[in-house]
Amino acid sequence: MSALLNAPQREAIRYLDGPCLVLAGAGSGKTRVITHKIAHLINECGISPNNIAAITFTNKAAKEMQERVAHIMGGRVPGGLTVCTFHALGVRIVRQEAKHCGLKPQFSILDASDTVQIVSDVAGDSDKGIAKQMQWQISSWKNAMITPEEAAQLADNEIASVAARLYKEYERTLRAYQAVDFDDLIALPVRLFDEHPEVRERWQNKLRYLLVDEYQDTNRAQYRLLKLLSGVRGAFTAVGDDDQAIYAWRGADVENLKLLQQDYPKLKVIKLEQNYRSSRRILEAANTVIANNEKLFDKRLWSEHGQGEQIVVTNCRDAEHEAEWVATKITAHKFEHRTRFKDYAILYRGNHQARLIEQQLRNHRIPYVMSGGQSFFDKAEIRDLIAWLRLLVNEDDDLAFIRAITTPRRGIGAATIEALGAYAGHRHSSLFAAVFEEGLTQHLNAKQLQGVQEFAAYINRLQYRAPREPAAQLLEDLLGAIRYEAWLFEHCDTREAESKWSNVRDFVGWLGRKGEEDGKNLLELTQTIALMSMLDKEDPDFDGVQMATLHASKGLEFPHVFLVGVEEGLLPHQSSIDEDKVEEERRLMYVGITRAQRSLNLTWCERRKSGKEFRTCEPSRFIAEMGGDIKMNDRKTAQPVTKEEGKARLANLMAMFENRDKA
DNA sequence: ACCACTATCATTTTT
DNA sequence: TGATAGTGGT
Repeated sequence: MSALLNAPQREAIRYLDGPCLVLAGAGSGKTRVITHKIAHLINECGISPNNIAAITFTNKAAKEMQERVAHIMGGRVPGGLTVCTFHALGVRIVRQEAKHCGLKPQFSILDASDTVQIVSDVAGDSDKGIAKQMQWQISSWKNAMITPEEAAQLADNEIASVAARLYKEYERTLRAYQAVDFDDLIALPVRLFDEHPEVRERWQNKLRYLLVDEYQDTNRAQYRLLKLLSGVRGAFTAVGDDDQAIYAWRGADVENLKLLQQDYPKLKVIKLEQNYRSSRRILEAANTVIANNEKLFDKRLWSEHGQGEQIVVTNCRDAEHEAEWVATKITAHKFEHRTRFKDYAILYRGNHQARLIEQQLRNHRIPYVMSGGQSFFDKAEIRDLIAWLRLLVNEDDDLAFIRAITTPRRGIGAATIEALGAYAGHRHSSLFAAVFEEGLTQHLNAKQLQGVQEFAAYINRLQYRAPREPAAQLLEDLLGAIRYEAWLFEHCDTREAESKWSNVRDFVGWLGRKGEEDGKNLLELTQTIALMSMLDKEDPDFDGVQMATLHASKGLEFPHVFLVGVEEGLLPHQSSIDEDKVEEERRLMYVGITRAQRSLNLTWCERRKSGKEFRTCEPSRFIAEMGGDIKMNDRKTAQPVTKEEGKARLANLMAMFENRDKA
């Protein structure tokens, strides 16, 4: 085992005398360190798996971690070991300590669209853009652990104080629904541990050693949760790379790295600088680019690999040509090098850039897969069913109630729900509970009343069965009872209905498997679903070029990488330039470069359509920052259309070479 | 006045 | 691709 590890990796694994920060450069084997450290703790130190938790940010990372732990631990994840996301850990804590959080254990977990919906309801404003903005603001407050009261105090303008009032209402609504949002899954445990030392100690005792992946992505609330969980012992290993911090806009705070040093003066910092991924030329370019950033910790990647191919920068006339060039190049390169399509990745700054590339790949008959994509659980038909499950588990969940009672339509419309809602508001009860109140007869007509009561009675019957039957069985019966398939085919055209129904079948199958494999009951399944974004059905056998945004590419690697749209205004994005946020853009560039193992191709466009006009573009400053060992590939076939354009192009080119020489 | 359809235009996204 | 703004028809 130790032969597979280099000296700093071994040191990071064996160091147990206190808090440990592993600065793991791109491709330096950080997952290897975490997984081997888990094995070390269990095998060599006799620590029970029950007392170890490895925390990641994404489900995908958690899954990969589990697989790799299983791999080195003889094929199985040791029983009792926790390997999950921050939020999954949050769910576990809140569920177990529900009463301390003012919730019942069957609380609902709201997704992004639910929360926007609530904000919009609370604001009494149907403008979705406004609601989104407000929700964003509320979420950042919660991530920074700022209460509604504090937000109101801090508000220094009209808009902020309106938002603070909304925030308060929003929180009240969530509690009334017995619901939490994603941010609560971190914030509630933090508050809980702050206010209940005895509960905190219980959890500190349970999770005696913590390992945190992608530490640079933690926000304030997550930092406090870690600190509270690890206590004064500081028994944790945080693994991260400040050079790959690209989520500041979402609340991640690299300051947390500094804070770690402040809060734990005895913090052991270990750097992993040997890269196992890329050729030396690629690493050199990455190092040179990132050296332009103000550094928190100095780090320089090196590799035992060879020089490798030269990095190629190609200028294209416009985005169409760029896409076409990439497609052509991939075809030729694949033919020459007898590679597979899946050895290639095309990376870009913004999603909209993908469109033209997709088109060209199709033209060239190149198969591809796009990362990102819509979430399976976000599809309308799946959300319909989830609403039913949520309502079954938590009858106070009014959002689920409304969605379930209106799908399929059963003659209950806006008017009925409004009347019911008014009455429930008056009685301070949930919609579901209001149905059973005597006084409701005054507010609904006979037909409305009958519909509502029938619905509630059916929910009651299902609730009775829920603890006794598997979730999939329940859902199966439910589908029959509400005649969901028939409803789909009545409301959509056949193609659409078929695809929706097939999704429903997939969902039922998934629920059945999950229920059996993990032995989860309906409550746990429902709460798990809320935290799942994608049903990873990506099959590894498919041979396609990988397309991804730079953000989505973090953590991946490819033999051959094409990075497109490397222009001023796009790769350092214009708004980032305006707001003085170029360093984060540079880290994005760094992430892009370091995805490549063997070859790296950059392209930029001399003009790009913005509106109906073409805008002249300059190559990104990051190209000049990569140093001189780069091949400039002037694309001769790109003929300028006018003299002015020709001149502009030449000037750009010269400026580019000048910049390069300076650097 | 309202609704539906079309044209236009992009930061980055997980839980 | 997907959201939104603007236009045209009822």
